[in-house]
Amino acid sequence: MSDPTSAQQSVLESFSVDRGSPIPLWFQVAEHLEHAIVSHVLPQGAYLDNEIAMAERLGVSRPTMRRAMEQLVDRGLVVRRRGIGTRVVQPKVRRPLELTSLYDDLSSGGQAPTTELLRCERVPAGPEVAARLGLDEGTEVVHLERLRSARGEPIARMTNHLPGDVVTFAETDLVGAGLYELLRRSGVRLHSAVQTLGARAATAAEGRLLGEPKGAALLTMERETTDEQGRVVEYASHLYAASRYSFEIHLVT
Amino acid sequence: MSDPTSAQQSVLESFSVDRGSPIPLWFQVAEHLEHAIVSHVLPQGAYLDNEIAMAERLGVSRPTMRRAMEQLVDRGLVVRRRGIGTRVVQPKVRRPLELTSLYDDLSSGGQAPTTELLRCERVPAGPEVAARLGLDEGTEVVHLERLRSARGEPIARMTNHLPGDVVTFAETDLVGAGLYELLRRSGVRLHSAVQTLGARAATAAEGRLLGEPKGAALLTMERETTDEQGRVVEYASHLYAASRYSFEIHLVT
DNA sequence: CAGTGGTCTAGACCACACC
DNA sequence: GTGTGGTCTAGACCACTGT
Repeated sequence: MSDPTSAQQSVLESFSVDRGSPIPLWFQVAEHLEHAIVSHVLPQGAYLDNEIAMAERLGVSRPTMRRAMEQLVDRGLVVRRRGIGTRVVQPKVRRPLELTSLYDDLSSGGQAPTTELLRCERVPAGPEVAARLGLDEGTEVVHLERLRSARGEPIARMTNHLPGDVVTFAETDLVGAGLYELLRRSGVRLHSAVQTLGARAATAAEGRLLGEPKGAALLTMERETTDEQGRVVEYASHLYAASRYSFEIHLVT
Repeated sequence: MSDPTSAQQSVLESFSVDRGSPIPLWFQVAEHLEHAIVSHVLPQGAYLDNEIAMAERLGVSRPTMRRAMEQLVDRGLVVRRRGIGTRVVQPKVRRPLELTSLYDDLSSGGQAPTTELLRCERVPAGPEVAARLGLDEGTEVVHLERLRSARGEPIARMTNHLPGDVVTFAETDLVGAGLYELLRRSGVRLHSAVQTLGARAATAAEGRLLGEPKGAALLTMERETTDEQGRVVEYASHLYAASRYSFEIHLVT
């Protein structure tokens, strides 16, 4: 039962779609196959049956089966080649570095980060902020500064500017949830973002705040976030203690 | 002729698909609409006709038209909402998140990069490199070190390790092209990568090489690149002069 | 050659948003 | 209601791969 062929048959035969569910059939199929792949029931390099056979076995049409396969291709879980077939590509698991990312801290340590609100006020936009947000100078904006910590140690100083009229949430909410979650709740539909990652030395004040010596290397991140109407709804300028934080980025193709 | 409705009509009526071409119909349609959007013929916020009408006007079936629209959604150029319609979202930036090399970034930015090969030799893998590449310790690997400059100033020291058997190109090629381009030419089909971005202070030697004082903030990037067979084909550990280089990352939704 | 994925068609029904 | 996009079907032909 450990060879790819029989493993695949059991994967498909012990499953059937739920036509009463509001979840699309193609999504049900894709999710089931994804579970089979990430749980190694379908091993690295295994060939799947052709899509017509799979569609028949699951009782769906070929286009529906194709839609599911396209989902797996997009997620990077299979590779398809015309005339050859469909092959499983096991996603790589990341070996931890000396520097662990905040994501790792959260998932392995299970410790929620804490946020301290340093500043939250409505001010007229200066030239830099106005240009970033695409507003006229002097327009009212919300200026946030927060200090984020994990395991009792400071990780990042986060500075955000938002147009005054998009912020409808209570300011105290910021301690308990992420900014993006609050924007979504306010009805803002996020569309895209541009982030710039750099590095520079810490000033004395920044060092004190982040628990680093003056001149220590800091990671910097600037971000402009745009909503579906094409309006810039956030300009962020963050500072990370590089000795305790790094960014992990996953790319496909 | 400058209101959205008539602009769209002229966009569609002055175009017809080429059924003799090997290029898929849905791709021809998507490309045509994309050009109309990025050239602002279809302005920000304009509503497109419904997909049935557009399909008729172009003489394709609705599924084919849908495939084209899905492409535009994936590229972030339109937003669709059931019961409402399809709306144009002018992209703020045009570069999708992709697997690029520093060489490609710089040359597309018009800053003719130069590369100096500091080191290129076949050596047995040490413990760290062997673990990263998923090889046994002592397996032969290629060890590269290059110094990349733009406009006559050093930008990055790039250190790469590759399994000895994937490197089929001439070592001198590395001066004229990016490593990824050479891998592709060698028949390696890249699949995905994990990158970790951090920062640290420069040692004296690193500072001399990159034209920075000792202790200056440097950007670090480590990357493991995987091919379609799931093999790690590259482990990179790069060092960037943060005063002259930063990473730009584009995210959609 | 036979088998694979890639493309395309012409219908159909549904869920949702607005009037 | 009416109109929109979202899903699904049952076929068809083609291009590519390996034998």
